Amino acid sequence: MPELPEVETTRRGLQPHLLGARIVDVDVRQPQLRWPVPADLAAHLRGQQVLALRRRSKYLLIDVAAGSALVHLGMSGSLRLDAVNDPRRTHDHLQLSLDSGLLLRYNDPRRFGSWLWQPAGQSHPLLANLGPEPFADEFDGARMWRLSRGRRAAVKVFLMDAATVVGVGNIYASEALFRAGIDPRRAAGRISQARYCRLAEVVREVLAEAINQGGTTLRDFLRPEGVPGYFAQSLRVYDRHGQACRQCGEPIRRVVLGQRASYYCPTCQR
DNA sequence: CATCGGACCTGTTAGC
DNA sequence: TGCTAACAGGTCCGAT
Repeated sequence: MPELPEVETTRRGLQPHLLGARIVDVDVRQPQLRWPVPADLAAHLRGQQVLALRRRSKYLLIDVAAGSALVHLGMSGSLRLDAVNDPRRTHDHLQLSLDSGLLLRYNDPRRFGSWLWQPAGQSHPLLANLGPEPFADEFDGARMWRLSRGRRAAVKVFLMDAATVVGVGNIYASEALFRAGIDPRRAAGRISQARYCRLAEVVREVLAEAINQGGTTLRDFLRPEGVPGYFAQSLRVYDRHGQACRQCGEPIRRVVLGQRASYYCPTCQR
């Protein structure tokens, strides 16, 4: 479900409620997530004050003095703020009770997400080899061009590789390639530096617009306050198989690349 | 190295 | 209407 805009939207929604709050209790009801929830996670968090809520790639980091809870939402995860008396729902696997009386609940039907512990001053192995953030200076067309030389994989697969840039998942990869006018099937190594510069630009553009709209709600993404994101109405190709291209009217096509559905306009993208 | 397929799960939808 | 298969916003890991 969540790509960078949805995770960032979640972070922004939670921040005012979490910052400075004390975690009075931690309840792990289902520790079997993508990786088992560490047995000592609750002990690390209980009684601690939240010092910051950060995002790196699609991970949320809940900082306390001794380290951070690393939260990944996987495909179907979400975080929700509840009042103490709100009943638990199906697939609520973990909750933090805050001294404000609010509950931070983690819900994840498919359990592809994770809650891990990262001691202060250390970088968790899962974060160690990530590429640059899309809004960092380090991410630009020259970097993509350099990294892609000799690569025969489809440019969409290359764009979704976290070593290229983090945060660009299946929706925004299709959307960015449409905006850049690049055919997603094209070999990454056969694209010019100029086109990669344009691609870097539109990656930032589409992510920024999506964040401003509160993310994309296709089926079930809800912000922590319980409201959907509105970027779905701005999607130009994703999930629009057979529908007219908003730019030229040609039917949008669907093709599978790297085992993921990909959408593109055969005339606008070359 | 780069690339590919499988794995982890449950829920919803498309198609017969 | 009902059953089944395909598919879903992620991404790691091992085999080739």
